[in-house]
Amino acid sequence: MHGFGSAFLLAQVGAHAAQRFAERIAELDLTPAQVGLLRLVATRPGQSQQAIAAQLGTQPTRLVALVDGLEKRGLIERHRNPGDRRLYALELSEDGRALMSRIALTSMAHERALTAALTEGERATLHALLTKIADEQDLTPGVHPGYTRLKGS
Amino acid sequence: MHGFGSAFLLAQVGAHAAQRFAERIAELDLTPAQVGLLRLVATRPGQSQQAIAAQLGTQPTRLVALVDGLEKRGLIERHRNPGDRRLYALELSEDGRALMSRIALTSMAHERALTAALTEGERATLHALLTKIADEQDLTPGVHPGYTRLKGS
DNA sequence: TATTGTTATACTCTATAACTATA
DNA sequence: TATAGTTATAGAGTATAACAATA
Repeated sequence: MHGFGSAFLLAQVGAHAAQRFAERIAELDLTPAQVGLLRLVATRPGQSQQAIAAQLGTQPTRLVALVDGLEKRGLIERHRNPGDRRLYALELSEDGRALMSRIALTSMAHERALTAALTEGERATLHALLTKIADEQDLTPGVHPGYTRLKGS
Repeated sequence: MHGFGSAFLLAQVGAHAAQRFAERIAELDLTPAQVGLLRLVATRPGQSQQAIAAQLGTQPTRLVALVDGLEKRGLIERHRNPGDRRLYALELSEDGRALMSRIALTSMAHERALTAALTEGERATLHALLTKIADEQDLTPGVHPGYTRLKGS
């Protein structure tokens, strides 16, 4: 006798997942926004800050402090684009690449813990159903819609 | 070749669901926080503000402005508890009860739109899997974990 | 003295618009 | 003049602590 639909359950479980993930990566001194940026720079290196802002659906001004923090920690490097000296080309440093491995391990542990109640087959089913929904709802793969509202120094 | 796990998909689809729901109820001039409060008052009328705050996992001070707004619109009523005049007993007004019907319709439309990609059987499967996860993760039925971070005048 | 609800303060986060440097 | 990045300002939202009324 719960009476709550799948939409509410999705929002509830999804917020819980995001919260638990934030707690896990906090142990690496990272915020969700920082991880999102790191992932994007790792996947497509050399992009400008504005290009990245557009892909994340956030505003370019937000990236300044975000990149500043990761650059000071030696995780990201700002390379000037020789062709157009107005643009930066963002890339991961050696330490940044090493950190990505730790983030991957954290993500896998998070994944296992979150779906601990499911069997292997149920996990595959859930993944397939979520993918169907995400596809039909036109969600960009790898981009968290709530990115705008996630803090990150 | 997406490579994103169910945990990320859950967070992504969940945030999308919450966002779309917020847009729908905005047409009723309501915020997610206000709907959460209305639902709780409708389910268990007569509770004090502190009791409600505890159930929502938020702080009592936040409820003041929240209740103020709904009271001024004639949706919620503050009744003084005769036994202990420090406490209020929050209840829905006639208009408040009517509004709950409209919220229910909005929620159902939201539910259908969000799961439009799924068959009837797939919807039942998704609901069962999400319930399993929510139960194992000790999530309180009907309480959105991200309630703390939802605005509401 | 303890508790309910309220108010006040400071703090964080975001968004908008100006500014610089390059083109 | 147009664009990338930066900075500055104001606004919204939250949390903490103090306050008044009642017990």
